[in-house]
Amino acid sequence: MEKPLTASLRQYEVFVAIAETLHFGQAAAHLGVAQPALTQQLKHLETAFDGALLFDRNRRRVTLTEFGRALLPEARALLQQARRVEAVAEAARTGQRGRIELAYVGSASYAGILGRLLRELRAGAAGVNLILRELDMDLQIAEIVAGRLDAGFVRLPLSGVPETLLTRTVHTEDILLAVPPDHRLARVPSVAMATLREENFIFSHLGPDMGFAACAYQLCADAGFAPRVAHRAPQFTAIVNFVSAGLGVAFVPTSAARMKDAGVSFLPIKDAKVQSRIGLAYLRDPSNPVLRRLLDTIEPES
Amino acid sequence: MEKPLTASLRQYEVFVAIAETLHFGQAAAHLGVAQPALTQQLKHLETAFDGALLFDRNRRRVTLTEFGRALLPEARALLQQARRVEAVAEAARTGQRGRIELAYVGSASYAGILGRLLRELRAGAAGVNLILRELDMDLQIAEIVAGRLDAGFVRLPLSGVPETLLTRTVHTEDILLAVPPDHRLARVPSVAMATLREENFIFSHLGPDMGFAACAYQLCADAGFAPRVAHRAPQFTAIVNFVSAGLGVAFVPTSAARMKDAGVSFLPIKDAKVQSRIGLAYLRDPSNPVLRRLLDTIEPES
DNA sequence: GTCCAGTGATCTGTCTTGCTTATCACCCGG
DNA sequence: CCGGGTGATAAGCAAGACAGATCACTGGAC
Repeated sequence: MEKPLTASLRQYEVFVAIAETLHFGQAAAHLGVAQPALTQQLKHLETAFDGALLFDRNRRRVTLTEFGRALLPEARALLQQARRVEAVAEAARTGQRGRIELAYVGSASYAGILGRLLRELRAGAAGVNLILRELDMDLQIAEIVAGRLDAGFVRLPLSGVPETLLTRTVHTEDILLAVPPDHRLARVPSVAMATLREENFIFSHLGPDMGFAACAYQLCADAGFAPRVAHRAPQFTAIVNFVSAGLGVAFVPTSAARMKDAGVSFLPIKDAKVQSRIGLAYLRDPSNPVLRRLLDTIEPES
Repeated sequence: MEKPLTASLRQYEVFVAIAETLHFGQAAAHLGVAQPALTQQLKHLETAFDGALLFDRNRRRVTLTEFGRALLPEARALLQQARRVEAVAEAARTGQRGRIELAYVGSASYAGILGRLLRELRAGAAGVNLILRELDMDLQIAEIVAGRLDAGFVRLPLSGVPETLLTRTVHTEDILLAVPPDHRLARVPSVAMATLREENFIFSHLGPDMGFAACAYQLCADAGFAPRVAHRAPQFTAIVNFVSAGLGVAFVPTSAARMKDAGVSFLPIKDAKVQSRIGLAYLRDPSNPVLRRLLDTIEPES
């Protein structure tokens, strides 16, 4: 057990104020209190130091003693640190400083949204310690619910998640149809959903009610058919590879169309009524101020 | 006017104690208070930060919030600085830290006493800022009385100085007689005062009642004669030079006999009853703790 | 489910602290 | 010698800190 501290911040504050003006009355005005308070506080401080005087008070002139002179820089440093703590507290409270742990699904990294958002997050908040990692959607949800992850970027929608898990859309993009080089649609400028009824589709592994797959199924449902799923693959890179190999066609988000892979064509869909949305998933009433600040930089939607 | 500090050291102390144990009861025991006090103080601290919580208290487990985690290192630094201030205060109070301004007469530097005393002063007190300069005795006294000098090494005795000026002997040495090479006494091993009645003497500038000159006059008076002063010189180096030139003989302290100058002989005086003393002169009840500490290292004499 | 041990929050009364106002004591310049 | 300026002192009051007792909630044992 360390020995208890014997003097208070207030006492050092008084000491430094008097040392700066060498005048009790002016120092009192500066601190916004009456003069007797200073006499008392200073006396308390001196008592804390075994009665060693900090000032020579000659009734007419106040001067620092050698003891006071030795103490002054340390006392100043203490006050400065005290102010610093409060400044840091303010920054931490408003999320301009602190730590946040985020994750993102692989396909979110194509969209360029990550860089933009995180740049915004750090704008004027250099003290933010950001831990970012790629993680699949289902694992993200588990980590967030368990409190081990602050938030994650996922493909919406979610389903079967606790009510306390909220999402907010941060990016929306069109869905394209990826077709192999030798496919009958490879050269057309765009395609209508109705013409795809008989195609073999490559879908992601995720179930039909979550993420990008849910949008893809919705597209087909809107067109009045259920897609024939010929293959499944975990990521869009794999899906596009499969398409390139001629195993079928696939829906992909616009951002995934950057991979001009072995002659795969990416066709706009004329009558698509749904888009793919990337959202940030997080627990309701987040306590992490950095996360709150991040949410504030996003328009409050969904 | 800086904005006032909103939180006290005590509150940070409580915060850090709880953060270290993550247990209110144990932290309270550690601080030597009852548990409710911690709840209160912590709440006050949180209120000071706009109500932002520092801990999640789940009744069963106490964990730092992200806000608390961000604040903890700064709060620790603050407490460390507070402890440092008190340590510095203790060191300054006991004279192990601080500033002291000393002076010495030229002849004190021969005696080697300066180095020894000041080495003792700095032993275990590396924080002492020592300002040292050579200064004539009369100027030293003026500076000390005016409060511009803490203390000075002079040749005793003093006279005609304020009662508040005290001295303490730090070194005592025999007085020798310096004689020119071609003097009738140049070859004798020692000399008796009675044989010097008719000599021409070289004395220092200072009056007959202060410093080394007072001792020299006393020697002669003890032998029953008043010295015939042929010349005066300000320092012992000059006096020995005069002796070397054959202008007369002179009394010098042993330490000044180091200058084996052009064949001057330094003879012990058989029946000398006085010695020359170097003393530290200072104002009574010194407020400078470093000076007090210096005085403590000297046996309280004179 | 029921109970129990553990733990933080709350309540209350007491003592301490910090501040204010009023006044005193002292120094110094005219 | 007197008056302005300044720090110290005194008294009173409001706020704060703390102890002790108690409450309220959690989570594990069975």
